[in-house]
Amino acid sequence: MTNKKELNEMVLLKEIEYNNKLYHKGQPEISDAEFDALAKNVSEKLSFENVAELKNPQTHHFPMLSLAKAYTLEDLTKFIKQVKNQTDEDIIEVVLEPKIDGIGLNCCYVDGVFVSALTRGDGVVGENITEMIKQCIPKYLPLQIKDAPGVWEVRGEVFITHKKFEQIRKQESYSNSRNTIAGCARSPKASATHSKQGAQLKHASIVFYEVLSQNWPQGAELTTTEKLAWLKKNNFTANFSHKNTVTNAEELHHTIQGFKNQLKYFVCEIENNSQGASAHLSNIPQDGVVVKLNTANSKKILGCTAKYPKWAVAFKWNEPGVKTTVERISYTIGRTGGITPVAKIAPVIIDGTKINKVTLNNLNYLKKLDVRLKDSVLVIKAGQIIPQILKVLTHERDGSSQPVDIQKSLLQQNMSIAFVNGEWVSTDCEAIQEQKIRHYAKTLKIVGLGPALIKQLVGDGSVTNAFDLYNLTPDQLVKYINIGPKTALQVVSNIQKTRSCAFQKWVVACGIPNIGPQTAKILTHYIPSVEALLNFQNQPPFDAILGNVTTQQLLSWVLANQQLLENFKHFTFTQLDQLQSEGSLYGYHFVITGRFKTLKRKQLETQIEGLGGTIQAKINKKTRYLLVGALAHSPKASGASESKLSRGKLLELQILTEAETLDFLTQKNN
DNA sequence: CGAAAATGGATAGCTATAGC
DNA sequence: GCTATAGCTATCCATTTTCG
Repeated sequence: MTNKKELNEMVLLKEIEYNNKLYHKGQPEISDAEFDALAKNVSEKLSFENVAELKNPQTHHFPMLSLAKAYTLEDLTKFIKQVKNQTDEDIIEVVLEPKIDGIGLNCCYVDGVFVSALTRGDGVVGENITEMIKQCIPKYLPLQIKDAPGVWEVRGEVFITHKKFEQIRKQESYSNSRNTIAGCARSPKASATHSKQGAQLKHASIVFYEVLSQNWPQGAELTTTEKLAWLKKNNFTANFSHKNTVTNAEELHHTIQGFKNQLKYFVCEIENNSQGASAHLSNIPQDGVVVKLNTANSKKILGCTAKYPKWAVAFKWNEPGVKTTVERISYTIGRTGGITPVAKIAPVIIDGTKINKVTLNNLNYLKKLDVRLKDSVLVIKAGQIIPQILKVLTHERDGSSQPVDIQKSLLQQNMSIAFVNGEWVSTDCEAIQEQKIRHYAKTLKIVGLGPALIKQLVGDGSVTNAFDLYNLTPDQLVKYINIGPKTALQVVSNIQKTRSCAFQKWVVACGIPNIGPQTAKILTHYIPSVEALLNFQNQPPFDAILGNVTTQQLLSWVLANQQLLENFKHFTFTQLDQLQSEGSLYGYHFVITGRFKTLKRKQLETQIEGLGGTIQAKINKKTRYLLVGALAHSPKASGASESKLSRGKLLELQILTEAETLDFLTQKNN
């Protein structure tokens, strides 16, 4: 998988290309110095690789998907359950193959004649590396296949054996064999017979595992084992395989373990039939086992998601994650009184950042994960940012280990709690009040009113609800720690400004359960004022619009906050412009990722919404445009989100860089 | 005037609720 | 069953203001 840094650099490249074009047209948008700074951020190596990628893109005839990954028995259980659900089969035929760690290769044949070899690329478009493969490792590549009318694709993995990699490593410093292969195969120099890359590529081998076609001789697709046999018959080196039948996940897990233990004894004919040389499988880089269903019919029924075939899973030997221990479990309180457990772990460094705490989401999650004090755990950074416990290493526990007694644990930390509707909630009014004010300040963007000040204000009783904020004076505020005269004035001024904010935003700021920006938009359409909200109990039933639960929660919130609402009655809230449907972007959905150079994210959102467009937090099928800011947040962390970029690419969204976005908005404004 | 503190913004994933 | 919204979480860094 491409890492985040690389993706970010790819976006930078696009920016550079764009600015380069403008420069040659004589209409540069940025100064030469800025352009140089931009270019400096892209490593030489990457820009080189990307230029190479842009030179020979080619579309696969059948999408080249990646595989869903599994690490545990539980993961396998999910897989088996899905298979059983959809196929109605109790006895499942599976085929196991070593998961070779190299680069995917897709060889295309037309009417039985070899035409091209592509890398996997993003699964839809790969890079044409036909010449490199033909010149450097032709012995693995049959130039003809029999009885194959039309388009056929044969797929395999290009890799270097451990032994050969050690030899190469003596001369050149490559970090691992997979990257070596990827780098050499894509290098434009590889085709020159005497180049360094070409020489190294000659050490590579290929093992094949798949053949695809729409013109099967008997009209029906072959089974997995038949495909492997077909490959052999047509002089491809087929992957080593083992067929078995299983009835449940435990049996599959057992089969996999057996397969793993046996692997070192097996020999694979990697030097192709003509030479007869072979290698122990243990000499081939591999990181797991691929489990495939055997029958073509089952595969057809299960089909594929956008990312993976549902009829296969890659069981990996090594789980990702860094091992550490749980030192303490503490709790935070939300504005609804909800309790979130947090695990304090022995600090570990992942991707260059130090991780101290990991969220456990909620009390049920804590119970289900059954993480205990002193437990060894595997920690990862989800999306390379948010720490997450991937797995508890239960086998490393000693006999004294006990599950966390949630009630006892909460009381030990002096928390006031109550058991409501089957779960523990906080009854700590001050803590909840603090969170409510924080939410209010954050939603209305009251600059200067942050957590530290709020804690003090709530702590000494100066503020018990949102309305109290409006009675604060600068003189009063300077008494608090870290508040000087300047801040005091700003905070008070910023609070007062919100007297005339959009009513819709204010409703969100109130923190009514389940009412966020979207729901508030709908609600305020029917209830456009504080007075209307006060009279809410007299309104026609809202169940159909907001749902039963939300309506009930709204009703009890209104009843519990009569006085607060009375106080706000005389504020002059404004209504958001209702005429957005006339805007030129009406009906289009946008997702923004990364940081923009020329304008704040908020400003960009406002502009798009002003033109009638809709801003979404995450990509879904309504999304039309993905706007990518390339400006890094810091040298270490990049700007754009990897998941958004890859998903955006997969769904074929319009992906616009900052410069393209600005262009686009200018056009739409006219 | 330099150090310290506070704040804001970006990011993914989990769970519950709701709607189709 | 799938998709979306809401409401939580931790960490990083840049920016701004206050402290000493």
